[in-house]
Order: sequence, then C-alpha cells, then structure tokens
Amino acid sequence: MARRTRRTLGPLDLRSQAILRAVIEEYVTTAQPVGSLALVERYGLGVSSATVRNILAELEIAGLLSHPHTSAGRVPTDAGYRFYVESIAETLPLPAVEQLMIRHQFGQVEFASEHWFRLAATTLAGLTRSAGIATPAKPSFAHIRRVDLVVANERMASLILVLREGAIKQSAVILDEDDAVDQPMLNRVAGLLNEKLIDLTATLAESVLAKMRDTDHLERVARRVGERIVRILRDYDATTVEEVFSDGLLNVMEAPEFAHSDKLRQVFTALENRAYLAELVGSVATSGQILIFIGAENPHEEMHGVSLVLAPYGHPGQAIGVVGVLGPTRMSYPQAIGTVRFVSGLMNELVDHLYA
Amino acid sequence: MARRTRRTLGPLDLRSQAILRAVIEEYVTTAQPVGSLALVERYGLGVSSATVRNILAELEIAGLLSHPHTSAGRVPTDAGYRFYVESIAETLPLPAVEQLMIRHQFGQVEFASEHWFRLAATTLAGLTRSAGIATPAKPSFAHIRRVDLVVANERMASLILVLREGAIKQSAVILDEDDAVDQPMLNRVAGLLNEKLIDLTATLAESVLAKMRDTDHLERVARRVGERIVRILRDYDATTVEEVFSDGLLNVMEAPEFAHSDKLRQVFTALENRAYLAELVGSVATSGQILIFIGAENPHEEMHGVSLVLAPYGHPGQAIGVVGVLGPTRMSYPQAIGTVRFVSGLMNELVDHLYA
DNA sequence: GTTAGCACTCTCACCCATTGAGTGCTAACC
DNA sequence: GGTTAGCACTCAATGGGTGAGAGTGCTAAC
Repeated sequence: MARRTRRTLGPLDLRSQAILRAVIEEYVTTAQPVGSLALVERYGLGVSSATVRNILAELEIAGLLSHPHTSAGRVPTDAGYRFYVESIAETLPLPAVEQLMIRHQFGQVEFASEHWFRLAATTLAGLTRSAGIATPAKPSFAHIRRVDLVVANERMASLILVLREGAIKQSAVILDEDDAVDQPMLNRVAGLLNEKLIDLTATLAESVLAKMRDTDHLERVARRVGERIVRILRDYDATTVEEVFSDGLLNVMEAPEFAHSDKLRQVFTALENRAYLAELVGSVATSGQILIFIGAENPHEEMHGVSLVLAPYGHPGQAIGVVGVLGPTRMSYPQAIGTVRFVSGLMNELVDHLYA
Repeated sequence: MARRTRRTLGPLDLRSQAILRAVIEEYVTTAQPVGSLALVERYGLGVSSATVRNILAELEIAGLLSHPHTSAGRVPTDAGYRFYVESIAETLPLPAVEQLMIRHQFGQVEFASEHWFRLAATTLAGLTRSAGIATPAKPSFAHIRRVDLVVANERMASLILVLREGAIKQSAVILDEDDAVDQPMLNRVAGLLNEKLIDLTATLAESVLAKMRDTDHLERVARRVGERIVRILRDYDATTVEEVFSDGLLNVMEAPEFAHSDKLRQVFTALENRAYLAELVGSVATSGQILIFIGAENPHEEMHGVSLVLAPYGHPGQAIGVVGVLGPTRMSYPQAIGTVRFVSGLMNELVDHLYA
C-alpha cells in the first residue's frame, strides 16, 4: 500500500484511479450500483473480479465509493466524483457540428444580450439533458447611458433609463401638484439630464444633482427624476445577480434518482428562492473560472443530490455573467464541463463584439 | 326518479345536489375517497348512511362520481366538479384583511405594469396554495409612444421602442458602411421619428416611412430604423400572448395526487411549452369572463388532472391580460374563483389608474 | 321513501420464504 | 508480495398468503 501510494501523483495508484473512473462512468450511464463483475466484463481491466473487489474495498475506505447495502454494487460518493473531476484532464469538447449549429442559433436571435443569456440556458439544457442556468452580464457599477421621459399624465412621467451595460430600467415618477408637465417639457428635462448625467455612476450623479436649484421649474423636475435614477442605480449596484434564468428543469425531473423521492422538491424550493442561486453565481463571477459544486459540497442542504457546473463570461472590469448546468450528481462531468466551456466562450465572443 | 327530477332546476334534486356538494367538499379537504358514513357523520344530512348510499349510486350512474374500487368511497369525476362549479352561486370572496394586505403589497412595488402581473401570479399562488399564472396586458395592435436611439458604435445603434401600452422593446440596428452615425446624429433621427411616428400602428408607420427619401442621410437612417420598428410592431401584434409568468408550481407538486405519479411531469411539459398556455389565455382574453377548465375538459392530454381558473383584466378595446390559478382538479373552486376574481379586479383598477 | 342488517368485495399492511446479485474472506497460486 | 478461485454470507427485492378494515349493495322490514 505504501509503495503503491508512492508511484502516483495523488494518493491513489493508477489502476485504482482507472477503476474509480470505470465505476463512475458505468454508474453515470446505468444509474445502477456497479458490481465487480460488470466492471471486468465491460471494461478490459485485465484482472479478475476478486482483485477488483479488493480495490473497490480500498476505494470505499478512502471514502470515494459507497455501498447502499452489503449485497449491492458500489456507488460513487460526492468525494469520488470530486476526485474524478479533478483527475480528468480531457473534458469532452462539443462536436464541431453542434458548435456550428449553436452559433447559427445565436445568429438568428435578436442582436441583444438580453436574448443571448436566455438562449444560452436553453441551449445548455438541450445539450446536456440537464437544467441550463444563465444570468445576464452585470457590471459592479452601473453607468447611465441615456435617460428618456414619456408623459403618462400631467403629474406622472414614465422614466426609461438605459445603462451602459445594456440593461433598461423603467419606472414611473410622480410629480408634485405644482410641477405639472407635458411632453415638450419632459423632453427638455431629459435633455438636461442626458447632458449632465451621461456616463456617471450613482455616486457621481448624486453630486451633480445636489447642485441643481429648487427654484427653477425645469431643474426641480430634473432633480426629482434624477433622484429616482440614483435610487434605481443603487438598487442595481446592490444586487449581485439581477436575474437567474433557468430552463429544462424537466430534464432533471426525468432522472431516475428523482423519480420517487421528494429530493426534487427540495431542489425546486432552492431554485424558486433565487437568492441562493444568486449567491453561488456571485462566487463564480468573482472566481473567474469554471466552478463545480458536487452534491453535499453545496452549502445548501436542498442542493445535496444535485451538481452545478458554472462558468463566468464577460470581462472582470466591465460586466460579468454566469452560465452553467444543474443536474443530478450522477451526471457526465466531462460533457457538462466541455459544453459549459464552449457556451461561456461563445458568450464571451458575443459580448466582446457588442462592446467592440 | 321522474318526479324528483321535476322539482329541481337541473337534472338533480336538491338533496342529491347537497350530497354531491358534500362529497366534493370532503374530498377537497381530505384527498381520500368519501364514504357514506363519513358524510352523515360530518354533514348533518338528517338521513341514514343507507339512503346516502342510494343517492351516491345514482350520482355515479349520472357520471358525477366514480368509484376507485368496490370497497372504496366515492370520488368526484370531472363532470361532477363541473356540475358543482355551475351550481355554486356564492364564491368565497377574499377576507377583507387579506384584500388590504394585497393592496398594500401592490402599493409597495414599482408603479409599472411590468411588475404587477408578476406580483399577481405570486400573490395568487400564495393565496390559493396552487400555481399562480399571469400575463402582461397586451393590446391587439401596438402603438408607438416613443423612439429612442443610443449609439453603440459608429455602425450600430441601440433602438429603444416604448409602446403606448407600457411595453419596452430593445433591438440593435446595424447601419450601412456609408451611414456612420454619432449620438447627436442619432438624436436627430430619433427626433424625426418621434415627430412622424408617434401614436401610429405598424401599418400606418409603414406608409409614413414609404415617403422618406433615400437621398437624404438623415432620412435614410431614419427609414432604416423605422423599418426595424415596423418589424418589431408586427411581431408584437402577431403574438397573442407575450409572456406567461407562473409562480408557485411547488404548491401543486405538494398535492398528494402528484406525489407518486408522473402526472406532474406532464403538467410541467405543458407549461414549459408556453404555446399551449398562450392558447388558453388567448381564449380567456377574448371571452371577457372567468373561464374554468376542469381536468379532461382541457383539450391537452397533459393537463388532465389539473384545473385552471382564469380571468381577464384590462379593457377589450385597449390592452388585455390574464390572471389565474392552476391546481389539481381537487381544488377549492369557490376559493379559487373568489381569489382570482379579486385579483383580476385589482389589476383592472391598477391598469385604469395607469391609463387615466 | 327510508332504514337496519348483513354478506360481499377489494385494498392495504404484514409476514415469510425464496431468489439472486454481490460482497468479503480464505487458501492456493504465480 | 500481489493475484485469483472458491465459497459462505448478507441483504434487497419479489411474490404469495393471510387477516383486518372500510365501504358497498342488496334485502327485508318499517
């Protein structure tokens, strides 16, 4: 045992690793506990089932496999999946045909980031037969790009705020009785605000607004609107993740491990409560790389039993979003990672193209 | 039997109706087949269980009740629910306290219809312990209220189109090489379009655009943008329902009838495929009244086992949306109808207020 | 038309024996 | 030492058998 340990990179010799890999790959496809006999039959291991059994026992002691009951085969533990994921250098890149098809699909859709991230989720769901997850690219600080005002009635204006990052915010602004407005007046207000506030963040905009005089009608209305704008920007800045879009939850429902349990209900609870996903997604955005959460590694109890493969896209300085996949722990990680990597790369290209 | 039939409005005498009602109400709360003894015990019917049994048998022959097996109690059929729903004059109005609470909630949220319909779905889900469903109010023909253009780069502009009905559409417009633009130029284009196109529908806007000359740079760009606008409007007009928002599907999952079957999966399939809901919602919008679809009355196989209570809101001439509830057929219809009625009324008020 | 009484039916829960997959151990082998 | 064949052992899953209980449907009396 001691010598064996020495001739490997990790704590496991190569043959044990191969068998662990075999167990996982077999289990991923069949969803049934894997026995020693099935392994030697289906994977040319060149040893007998007894030897495999010895190794399986070692892997179990190491905490990488587990045993539903004495007379059952082995099932990977979360730690087993983790080891497996670390050990696979080669992820499964998406076939060229599909890459092309997807690029085409993205070309078909409106040229707007708002559509892309939804499509990304849908695409990921379809490719991996799991649930796809995506968030729009969001900057840490929003910048005003454009202010527009439309009259609703003489005491109410509809504010449309375009952020540099592409998001559009809408809000109604209710004015004081002696500040009645019409559209030409609002156009002047919008003009003033566009002139003063363009490219500013919340804090800077606030200081500009502070200089406006309350005596002037135009400036008073502009200030009122400006205050609302600042509030919208602050709200936006405060939220780590604006929106988490998911698609294909049905795929996950269909996995046999969720057929009769109420585990799925937990997952749904966790997903409907977006705050939690937002938190995870936030950590991916800051990490800047693909993150994988396997089953119980996930701090949230409800998420035990499912895994997440998440990748950021966009640029750290500017705006960052996340795309990824949610599936049963028993998922094909090489495929999931390969696919998520491709889609996040594609999103990068698209966003680059937008900012270029 | 013949005489009994004569002294009622429907085909059932009053006592049979009362018993049908009792069966349904008991079944709705317990989710268990209802026996004759339980009925006489829990509902002061003033007759013996034997008599009740006779009537239950009649109701079964009439197709209003069914029998899982010989030694089980009775369960309402879809036809039974239908009869029940038709017969209850008094729906359960929402308690005043809750009405107040909900009004308050709607007051808290941004003053924009975009938020309201989502909140409506969430509210309905919470109140009825079923899934809430809502669509934004959508007009049959969109009217341009405001056009805004923001420069993305010198050959690409970001178009923001505000519709009279409150919706905002965003799209990128890519320009020809010799039509390079900057923000001041785009402002002039937007000004021209706002002047010419305001309050127009797709068809009218198109005829205005046809008059623009290709020789003039300003008009050429305006025309290019205008054409995109017309396309967006036409897309918008063509879709019956823009978006169907649902919340609280978890509530439905928790119903015992979905615990071990895969019926729920079917429901999800039907819901993820939004086209179908859109169709239903469309029929509600045109009907102008509360519509109830009970189980197998629903043309879509997947929806058998669930019921929908849907109500339109808004104004026929202007914009119409739909709110409602999706739950198991075994739901409290009086409560669902009462709640949906209240929420649609509230949405009416809000929309009125917006257009006033 | 209503009711009490009763036989009848059928599900559900429980027990028990059987089956079979797969292990873990031991002793022999290379 | 590592590897292997052989074998006893364990335990989930399966299916048949049984008893209890709920609820019906029928009949005869009121």
